[in-house]
Amino acid sequence: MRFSRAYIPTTKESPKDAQLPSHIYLSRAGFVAQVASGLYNFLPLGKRVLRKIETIINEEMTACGALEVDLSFVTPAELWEESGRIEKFGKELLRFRDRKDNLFVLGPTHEEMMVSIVRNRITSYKQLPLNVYQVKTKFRDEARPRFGLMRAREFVMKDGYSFHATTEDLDREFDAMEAAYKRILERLGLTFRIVEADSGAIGGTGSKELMVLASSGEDTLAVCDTCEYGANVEAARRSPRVLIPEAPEANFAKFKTPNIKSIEDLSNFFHVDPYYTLKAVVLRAVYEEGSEPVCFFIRGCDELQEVKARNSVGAIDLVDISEAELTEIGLVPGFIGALDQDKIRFVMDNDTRNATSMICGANEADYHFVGVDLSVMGDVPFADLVAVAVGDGCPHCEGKLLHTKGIEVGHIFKLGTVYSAPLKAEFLDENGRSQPFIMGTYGMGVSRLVAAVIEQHHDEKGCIWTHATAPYMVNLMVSNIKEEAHLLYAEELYATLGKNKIEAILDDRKERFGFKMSDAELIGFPFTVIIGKELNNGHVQILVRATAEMITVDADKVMEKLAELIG
RNA sequence: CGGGGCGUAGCUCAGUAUGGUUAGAGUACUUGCUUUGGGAGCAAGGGGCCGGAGGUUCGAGUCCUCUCGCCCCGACCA
Repeated sequence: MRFSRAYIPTTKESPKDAQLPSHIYLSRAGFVAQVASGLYNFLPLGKRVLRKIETIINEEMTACGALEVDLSFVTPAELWEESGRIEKFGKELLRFRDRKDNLFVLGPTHEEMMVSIVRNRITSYKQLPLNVYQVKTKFRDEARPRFGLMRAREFVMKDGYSFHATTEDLDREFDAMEAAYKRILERLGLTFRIVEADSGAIGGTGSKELMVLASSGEDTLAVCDTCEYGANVEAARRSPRVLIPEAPEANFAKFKTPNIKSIEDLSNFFHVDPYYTLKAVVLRAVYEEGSEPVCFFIRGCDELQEVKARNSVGAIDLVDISEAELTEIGLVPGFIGALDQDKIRFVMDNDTRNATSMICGANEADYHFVGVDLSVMGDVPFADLVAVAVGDGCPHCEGKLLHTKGIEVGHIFKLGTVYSAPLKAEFLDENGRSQPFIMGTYGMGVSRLVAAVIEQHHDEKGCIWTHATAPYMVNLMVSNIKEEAHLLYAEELYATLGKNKIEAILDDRKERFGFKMSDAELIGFPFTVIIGKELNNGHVQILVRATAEMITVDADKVMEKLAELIG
């Protein structure tokens, strides 16, 4: 490509709306342009990057035996009514009617459509397993699109679906997909973690997220400093505590604790570690129909993890509750305890099971119990309710957990029969019995990956593309095109690169050195060959974008050097 | 969906509190000359329904009402 004939509208100023590096640099360097809220046009450079990522995904999927398909973007609303998701998705589904007044939606994901293409066509266990996928535009009418390509309404996603006769076979495919996704991200040159995730309302037996590590990530991850363990904080686990503070010595007793309400006050009052106090967090659990207050009991040293708490009671949402409401149901704020608790539904954290030497509220103003042995509680509901904290032990090894930020670029699920059962997508098993397909689903955000690469790889000058994602590997920058010998040299090198299948762009624009250099750095080509005054001494220079290293090379050894650098 | 902010040249923004010449700057663009290793200099140009619709007024970018769009914080995000 000749830069003079390309369409790469770079700008010195950032669009005023851009906040994130990826948004700023992808806009400034002419990869994308915003159309409306959450809608972006991909310009020539952006399209090249998108295609490179797609190609890698296609190669890895093909290697796994997955089959590419292309489903209609516009989908009949009936399918969504059948699966029951038309209500669940709510306003995120963009709906419209055709000229015959039939209702359609723009596909936000394609479980229903994928099931529909297999349903009644795959009818025997002998035809299974099957893994089909597509790389396609999706549309979700998000309440609040933001962060440029990171959270757009229209975006490109690879979505794959597998169909199995047995859960064992699903497990095998799930592992194969995890491995394939790992290879894709490795090839793209990204630093990432595969983490355990909350499978949320969709249920299923397993769900993992692929997180590209970047400080601007929207998700918080707990990762082990020693092993591979990582989990979204919504689902993170920790090993049992090893350093247990010394237990206070006290026999069971009711103790006057005037106006001592917070864990901090309580801990100071009795001079005990908060580990031995019982924290009560009351929230209103909201269900499909109705709501109720629920109390979550955890150790005073821990924090409640809302997603875990929500899952423990099967609620859609947890909302704050006022002290007045607590009083109304007969609770005493600041002195709520678990013993003889009959005013409210409650759940105990796993870590309080059989806990001894505890201090907890006496359900009476200005009184706490000390020396409580929670094993007397008997048969009460327990669940994992707490947020793992920095420094907690890894559940798999001796390491410590750290927090880091990640961008979710992929999510793989074991769906089971969540869609196949309601959609009546069934096959006959070996015994001639009709069974719903056992399904897995595997998503990867392709356009989000474009942004993720830049979030992880940029500096104050602009983009730094990895080798696999760069729109062009090499930029041949002619410092002054009026120097005919220089231009001629560049043309020859450009032709040689073409013969060697190295993608190059020839910056033959009638611009000054500084202007072209700034563009090269902003766009972020991995290598820029500077053809200028050094050529008079028989040299050119190669700027390595990632390291800012400037390498001087003999003019006739450039190909060898580039080949070595590209690797 | 709650709260806040912003819409003026392709882009980034002044100008709006207190209404009053022909609506400005920087940048980008066109032409010419000079310059040519870090976003050049000089000169001359083109470019605006001041988001839209109503209204108040002799007069509205500026005041009032309505509306549309965009951004930020939060809720939401299989």
